[in-house]
Amino acid sequence: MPDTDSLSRKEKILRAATRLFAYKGFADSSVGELAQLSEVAEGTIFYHFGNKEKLFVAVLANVRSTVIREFESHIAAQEYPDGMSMMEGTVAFYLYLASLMEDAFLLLHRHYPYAMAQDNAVCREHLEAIYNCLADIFEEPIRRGLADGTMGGVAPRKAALLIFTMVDGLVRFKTYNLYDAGSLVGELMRACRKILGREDVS
Amino acid sequence: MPDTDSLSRKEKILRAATRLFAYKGFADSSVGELAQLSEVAEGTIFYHFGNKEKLFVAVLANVRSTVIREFESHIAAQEYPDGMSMMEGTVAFYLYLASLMEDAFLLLHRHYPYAMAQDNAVCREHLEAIYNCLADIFEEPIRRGLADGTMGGVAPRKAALLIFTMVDGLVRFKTYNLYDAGSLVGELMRACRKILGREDVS
DNA sequence: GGCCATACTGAGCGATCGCTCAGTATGGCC
DNA sequence: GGCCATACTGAGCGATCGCTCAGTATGGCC
Repeated sequence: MPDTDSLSRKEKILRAATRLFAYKGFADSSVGELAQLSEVAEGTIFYHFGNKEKLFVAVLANVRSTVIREFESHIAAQEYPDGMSMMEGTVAFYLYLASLMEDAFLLLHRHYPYAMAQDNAVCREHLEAIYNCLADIFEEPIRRGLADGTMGGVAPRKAALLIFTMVDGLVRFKTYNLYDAGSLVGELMRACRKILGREDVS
Repeated sequence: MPDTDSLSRKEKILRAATRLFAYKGFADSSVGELAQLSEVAEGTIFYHFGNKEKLFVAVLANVRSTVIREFESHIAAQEYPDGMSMMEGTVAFYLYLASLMEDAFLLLHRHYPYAMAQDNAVCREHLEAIYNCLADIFEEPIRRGLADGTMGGVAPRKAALLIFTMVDGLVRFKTYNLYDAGSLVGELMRACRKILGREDVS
């Protein structure tokens, strides 16, 4: 049975692991609990993934490919008249994706992946790929906006990082339920336009 | 010996715990390791703090009072000509404080305090107090700026939260060494001014 | 000096955890 | 039918962890 059944079990483990690692963290998630959630024996997890750390790296690899695929298909599908409206579309899509892939974003907002990355090269590579993708996503509209004149007076990469961290902060507010994040979206869009817009008044 | 010696031991534990919890997280920090770092017997930790969770709440209470004290003494010490320059001073002070209290900010950037807050009321209260303080810190300059005319066209609380999350994101970049955060400070200040400044061009 | 509260110690407990390993089931190939 | 690779199982191991508890040291009060 090396076909659908094996794939299905491996995938079941991977999906449950993403959830568990996101909500409980790495140290607080036990392989025994994951086995129960995945409805497989504990040994099956070690058979497929070797050990707990390799399992987490597999989860991260999965997050990486999903995030990158989603943004690429979004870019391919949309057409924007200018850089500024492309930025607005990108911000909106980021917020949409964060609620769609809640588990994955919660995982990326935790600290242990970055701690693990310090002595796990594969882990580090996945994280860097994800964050480079996210920074690029926000940089592209700025480059276009500077070219078509809808934006002005900003350094593309730096402004992209600031906007990214502001948008991502809003996602974090939503996750933690610290503030009513939904009511901030309008103000966020206005802030983006102001940061990137041409300042005709010095 | 209920005086300096006991205080010194309790404080030694508290300081080492802040560090350990910040860098390793709650689950990955063992009481045995903390005892070694604090140079006390394991039993001493339980004698003073009861259990591991109560110890963490004590750490958080300490962070809370320190953060609030620092910001209050900063406000009392500084005088600003207008709201906009007060905001610049506040942002700079936040960045300064984050590097001064690196352990505490790393702790607050982790996820487990907020997870613990879900069923620990005291923990939740400390976190809410800290974040209300931080939001207020950024809101005050905006209220002043709107009054004295150096700012315009923003909702004070919402704009405060957005600026806070942007500044805090920069601190996070620094912690994770993902990007060169230092080179972003200039762009950050420019973004703040643009977000808050009056838009004479619609 | 006797007494007690406070501070502190470290051996040892029960529980949990990551992981191993001997054994089983099964589908495909000769 | 015999054989082997692959998938999977679950009992059980060594290690670690949070926490307890009986015991010790000491400073202050009568």
